[in-house]
Amino acid sequence: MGNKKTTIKDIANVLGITPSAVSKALNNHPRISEKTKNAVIQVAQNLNYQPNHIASALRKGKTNLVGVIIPRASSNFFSSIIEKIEDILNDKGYNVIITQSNESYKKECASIEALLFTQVDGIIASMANETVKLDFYNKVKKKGIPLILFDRGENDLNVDYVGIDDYQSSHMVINHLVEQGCKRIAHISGNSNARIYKNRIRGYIDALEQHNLPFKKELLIESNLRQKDGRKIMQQLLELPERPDAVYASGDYVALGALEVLKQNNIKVPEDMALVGFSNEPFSSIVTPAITSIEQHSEKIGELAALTFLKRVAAPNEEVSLNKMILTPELIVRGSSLRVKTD
Amino acid sequence: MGNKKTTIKDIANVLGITPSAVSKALNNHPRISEKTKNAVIQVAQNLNYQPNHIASALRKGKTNLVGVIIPRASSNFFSSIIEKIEDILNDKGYNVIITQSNESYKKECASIEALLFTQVDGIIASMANETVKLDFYNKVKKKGIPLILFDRGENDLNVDYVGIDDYQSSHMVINHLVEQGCKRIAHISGNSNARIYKNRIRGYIDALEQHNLPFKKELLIESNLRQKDGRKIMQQLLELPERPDAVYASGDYVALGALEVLKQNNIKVPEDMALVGFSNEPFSSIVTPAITSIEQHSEKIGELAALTFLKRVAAPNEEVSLNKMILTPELIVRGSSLRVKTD
DNA sequence: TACTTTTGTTCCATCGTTTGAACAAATATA
DNA sequence: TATATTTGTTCAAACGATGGAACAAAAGTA
Repeated sequence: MGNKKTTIKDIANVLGITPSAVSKALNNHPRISEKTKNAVIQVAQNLNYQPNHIASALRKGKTNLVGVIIPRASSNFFSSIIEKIEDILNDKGYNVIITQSNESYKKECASIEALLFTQVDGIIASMANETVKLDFYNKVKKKGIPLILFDRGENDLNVDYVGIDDYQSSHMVINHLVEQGCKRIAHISGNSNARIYKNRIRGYIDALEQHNLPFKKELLIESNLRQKDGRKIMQQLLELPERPDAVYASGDYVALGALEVLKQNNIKVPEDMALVGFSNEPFSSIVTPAITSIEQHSEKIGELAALTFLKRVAAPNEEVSLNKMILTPELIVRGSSLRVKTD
Repeated sequence: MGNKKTTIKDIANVLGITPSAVSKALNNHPRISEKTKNAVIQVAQNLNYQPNHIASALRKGKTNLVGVIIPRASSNFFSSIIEKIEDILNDKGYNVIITQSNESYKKECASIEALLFTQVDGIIASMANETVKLDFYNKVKKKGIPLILFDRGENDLNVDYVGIDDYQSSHMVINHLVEQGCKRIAHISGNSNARIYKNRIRGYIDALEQHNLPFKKELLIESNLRQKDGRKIMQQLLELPERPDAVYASGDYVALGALEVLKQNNIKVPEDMALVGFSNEPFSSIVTPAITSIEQHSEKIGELAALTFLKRVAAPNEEVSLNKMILTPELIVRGSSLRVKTD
């Protein structure tokens, strides 16, 4: 068999018309007759024609590729956001390139570089914990392609953003813990350079104040939020002269690590130590005790991010109004923090 | 500022040479003098030249994009494979497009379609549980681009494959359970159409025979391996007139579901019912009791898959020798199956 | 009938890079 | 010195699809 790929030209030859006419027929150009259009479609099918997307991208200056950068795919939060983004964008003829930064600034830069190299039509990203310098993201902005951040964003970048109200999240958690009778609430935070963790810290401190609880510096600990960080930090907390009676962790994995140490030390959860995580990862409901957590409505975040991208490509020149979309989170109360049995 | 992108032509104009010379200089063509090469690189830098990857892809018929299809990113097994694949391929100048099938045949077909449309240089995939028809994968083969399968593959496809020895895995599990004194061992399998589950079933049956244990049809149950499937099936197993005293599940999630039901029913694990999972997901070590599982060496799988791809693109015409790479798995014994305390 | 408008198509340049062939100049070989 | 080889570059044709301008034919209008 002639193993060459069929091109628009082959179709043209069969029908005795020009490639240009074929192209127009396939793109449903108004000036092409129905008769020709049908004939072209027929022949295209017969020859098993597959449009060369690369050629079209070169000519049109548009690849129909969208890059998505996430810190880790293994987190359910991110993977479900991606799923939603894919859903929506695939429908509109876009393909999604997913890359992971693994929370590393260096890897993130490499990802951006790679995506720009691939000439994606836009980037939807959540920043690595490590990332402080915004140079690479500014590079994206300078390229003039849409850049949408979610969850982990920076105000300074001045781009569209979708996320939850982190300040309020902390209030929800602290209010709940206080209701449960907790008085010395520790907070395991992420990198305080990142906006979201900064906001959660602010919320934590303000909420404590509202409840007339003192803020103790030694109960606020910054970390990388991995499971092993949780183990280490909980160890530390247990060694304090005055132990906390509750821990509000800014992630479920770090909370899980903390829980392990608590169990090892036979500390009763929630009676002796209440525990709250963040993100509502599936495992938080299956460990014992199940971990109270914050649900961030990831599908909604994914949806909004995708729709915002589409809006931007549709109207690239509406420079002014940035979209900052802030969703309201939800506290999912479970065994790890439920001291007061209400029945 | 003149917001046009710099092209090879601009560089040529500055230096008074032809675009062709510039292209060759940038590609380190041996016939271009060092002097010209340096000059070109210099000017390219000054003008902030970014090569147009699309144009080059069109001309060369190569996108330097590799598609990876996995059932779910949320499984640690798959996400760590991807991480490794990315590592290796990025190094070689490839970018990786990740897509999820969500275990759905339809979504998998759509993914393949999308990847072919994007004109990836190759596809590395693990099949969805649902997938039985191989038509779309055959389409990939017909395109002539490398196709490498891992974990979930099919012999009929006749392509490179990386995975573990599933037959042996079952032996390891059964041997271990028998050592622990189990006599009625149930097996929760995945879709028996898939090669890997078929092999595990074979291994299960043969191993039972080796130990002179009878194979009971009602103790072999096929499922989708989700957590909820585990709950349902364990419920069923408990209702049998003769309960099993051990369950070997072909996945950690399904094992977890089973464990939940066991705990609810106050059945002692491992004393009354031993439990073994598969894949060694991180959570298997953190639940109580920790679940015995099979470690599949995911990084190694990812590495081999990536290297095989590279080998194929390097020598596309070595038609004959397919690579079927079968790794030896490892049984990680934990509390859920450890009855005999050895100290 | 003469002229305008509409319709359907062809023509041709273009997107930016690559590559084999061609060619002149420089260098090596006999 | 004549001839062969090497070196450095230009030439020109791709890769496949696109879209505006041009153009002929058909249809509509006066």
